[in-house]
Amino acid sequence: MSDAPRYQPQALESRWQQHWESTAQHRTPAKLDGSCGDSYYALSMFPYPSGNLHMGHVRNYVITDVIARVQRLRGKQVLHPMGWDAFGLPAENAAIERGIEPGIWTDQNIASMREQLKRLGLSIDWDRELATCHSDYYRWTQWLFLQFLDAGLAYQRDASVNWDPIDQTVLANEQVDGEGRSWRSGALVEKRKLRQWFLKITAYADQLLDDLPKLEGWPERVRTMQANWIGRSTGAELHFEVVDSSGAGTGEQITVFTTRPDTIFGVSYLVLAPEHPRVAGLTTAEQAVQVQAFCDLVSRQSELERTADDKPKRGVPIGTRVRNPANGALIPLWIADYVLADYGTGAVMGVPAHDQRDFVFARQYELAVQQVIIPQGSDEHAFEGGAWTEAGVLIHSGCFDGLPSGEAKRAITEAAAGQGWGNAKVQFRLRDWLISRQRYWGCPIPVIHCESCGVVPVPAEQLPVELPVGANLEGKGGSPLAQLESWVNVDCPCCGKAAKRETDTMDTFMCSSWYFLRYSDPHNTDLPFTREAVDRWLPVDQYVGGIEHAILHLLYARFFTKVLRDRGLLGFDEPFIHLLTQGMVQGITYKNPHSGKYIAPGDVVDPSAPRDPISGEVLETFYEKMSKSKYNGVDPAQVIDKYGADTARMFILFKAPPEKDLEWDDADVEGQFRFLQRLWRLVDGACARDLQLSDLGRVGEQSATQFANTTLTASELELRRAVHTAIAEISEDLDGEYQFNTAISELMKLSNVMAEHLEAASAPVAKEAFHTLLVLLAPFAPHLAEELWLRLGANPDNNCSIHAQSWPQPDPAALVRETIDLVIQVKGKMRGSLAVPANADKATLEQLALNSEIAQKWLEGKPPSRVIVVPGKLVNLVP
RNA sequence: GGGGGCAUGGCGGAAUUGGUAGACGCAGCGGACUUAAAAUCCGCAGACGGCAACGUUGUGGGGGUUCAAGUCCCCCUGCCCCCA
Repeated sequence: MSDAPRYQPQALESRWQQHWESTAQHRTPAKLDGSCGDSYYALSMFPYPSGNLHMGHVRNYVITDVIARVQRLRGKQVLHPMGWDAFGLPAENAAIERGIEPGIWTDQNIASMREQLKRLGLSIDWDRELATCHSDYYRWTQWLFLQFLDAGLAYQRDASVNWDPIDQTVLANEQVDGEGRSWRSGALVEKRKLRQWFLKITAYADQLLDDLPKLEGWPERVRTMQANWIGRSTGAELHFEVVDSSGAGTGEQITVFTTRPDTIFGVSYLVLAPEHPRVAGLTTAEQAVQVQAFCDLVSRQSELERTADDKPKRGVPIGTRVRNPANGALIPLWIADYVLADYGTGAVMGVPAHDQRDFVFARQYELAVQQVIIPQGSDEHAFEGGAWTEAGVLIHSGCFDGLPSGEAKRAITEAAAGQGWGNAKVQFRLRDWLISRQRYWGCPIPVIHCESCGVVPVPAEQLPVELPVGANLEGKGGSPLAQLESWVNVDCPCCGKAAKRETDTMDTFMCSSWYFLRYSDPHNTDLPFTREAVDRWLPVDQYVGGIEHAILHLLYARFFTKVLRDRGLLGFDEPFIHLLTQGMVQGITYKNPHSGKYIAPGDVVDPSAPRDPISGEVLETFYEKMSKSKYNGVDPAQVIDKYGADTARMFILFKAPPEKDLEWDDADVEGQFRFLQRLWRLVDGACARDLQLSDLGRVGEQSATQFANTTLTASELELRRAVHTAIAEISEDLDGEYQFNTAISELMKLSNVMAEHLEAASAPVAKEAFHTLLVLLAPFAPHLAEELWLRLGANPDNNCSIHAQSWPQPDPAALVRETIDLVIQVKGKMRGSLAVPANADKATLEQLALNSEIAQKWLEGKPPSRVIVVPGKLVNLVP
């Protein structure tokens, strides 16, 4: 064995990481010399600093890093930042459970995760790091909140919260278990009304929906999910007059929203949500007890239980009747669990013949079913299968009879508007964004409540409203901030009288709705960012993160962007041009199907026939998202310790396409490590030949002329073809749709051809091959590429780093073949192939094919009835 | 129930967007090197039949369009996601 150094990634990687850091290699370029087209913003969704880096993070950041590195090699000035989504419950829980100050706990976690991240060799500009819990960041979150307030887009109203009656505190939804009990006290959680802050996202619902088609760089399904979430439906509001027991109008009205005004003549009852404010007033004395009991019952149900299709619908009549404005019929007023108070008007009209839920409800309570729409071209619809919910033609609808339902919607809405009993209405499923949280570890809402001045914004120059230290974080007795009198009591900025601070903090989605803007100007102490800085770097060219943020985070970030655009703070409509949603990282999971217990892979003796180590029962084996409780997690640090970051990066990118789930497999990791070792040995061989890269110019620009007048051997031609094929294929794999897995397989192919042909190659051809291989490898395995680059004689100073090279261009001349394999098909089946000149024309190919032995054999001497020639590919002979 | 997606060897996954199915890798088998093992290198490998040349068959199932279908159309089955 030679005494050449072995591939030892650990020492090599930390050496290069230090070198890159000391030479500030990943610093964002300060000024653009050229046009804005030269800048590129690559962004990962920032993590919550839990303290532990998991494989899902690794996959996310490695993908973004490769994209950033490729763009740098392509000559772009790249912004690739990182930060921390640092407010949130876990820090507060740590305080409750272990008495650690949330800020200290969070900063410790950030420090440890930052170190773990750095071991991955990510080309992040750490100078732009931010944490949402630091006051130099949340100061601007507060400033932006005041922008919303000023724009009339922030307001307060009553809304229900989860209240723990034992601990006397508000709970977040995730602190309430499936049975509606507090995670800590175990008490049954109650709904309680509190005055809370909302952002008026519904004011932008149309824009958020209408701009979705512009987002061509987003996965279709994310756009669909957002569209469904916004849920625009066009219909009408219709007013029904309340009548007294004698049937006389009381002047009072109930307004319903419906997408089917064409079915107004089929309304046989009206339903209010149990929470509808008029329920109490309209309930008759006889029904009062029953109605109250029903409301109590419903208040304990979740929304899902109430609205799921397969759950029974329940309701009670409240005794009062209303008049159908279209035909004057008197119909009963009900309350039912399937109607929600905060959608539409909280009241719907019951049309059993043409709505499935109404149909089920009517059958159950023996309410009238009046058909008013019939299928086109038929007479009556039989109601055995349920309601007829499709379009059709109107019957029993007075002067509207015979109209198709589409036209009838318009006509009836117009009639309603003309006669004062309704109007056209666009309704959204999207509701305003409740941003108030009655918690400590969040961004304080910067307003002051004054008895004489009302809600007073904290003046901008007094920001930030800092979180006080020393709050009571025992998780009891209400909001921690509200209990701190010294913090709560302030002078009103307006009148100077005694006033009180708002004690709610913001939903953490507020903090993450603008962090990507702050990275463009992270140290600004006068503004959240300058218009110049955001417009230079944004919108984000490529955003990478998990599909779990497909709706809320991405919708809120889009909402912020549009509001800030309207405030003149930035100059674009959408924050993220391209979005890549990466799949989960799954670990091998063993489960005992009888006991339901998960078994750690370490306890499974024979993975090919896994058995329970105690009972000996045969185990189920499958891949599932890594989690502690399933013992199927793989710690990134351990993988890096064993194989190095480059192997981990290569494995993650090669194992599956980025948007698909990835099954972690130790054997495959080993395989990647072997590939990198092969590359190392390949360079060893070149070092033995004393190949020096230092005098080789840029591949592509010079190689074409360099090799044009030289006679190359067949082996050299093949090697050059492999080199330039790899350039072409990998360039394509990294363009638009990111196919890292096939890009890496092309690297493997190239290295296989190199291993075969390098020995016989002249120095210039060999150098070109190495130069190309290493530059193409650099984004994926940055440490190894840099090391091999150095070993092959590149100057080690900063400008000569492999990461400062240019992405190679394929040389078309190198791709040219003299002969190609022409496939001969007979009646569409491949019957053989023929070596033919690559430039042969159609007629020649046809002749060559007809004369071939293959044709003789399969056509048995008869001339084909038809011949299809695809030049460069095949000839199909049809007998 | 509505909308969307997916289905390819033992496994992960490739396939100019209609043109040689199974690239690349993992696992497997055979060989070389070694006292031996590991590592490494070379070779084989969808299934079926055959000593072999070769043939048949084959991309969840069924039908269709086409000279040619993993790819396009229709129906069915199974799994996943979102919305109800």
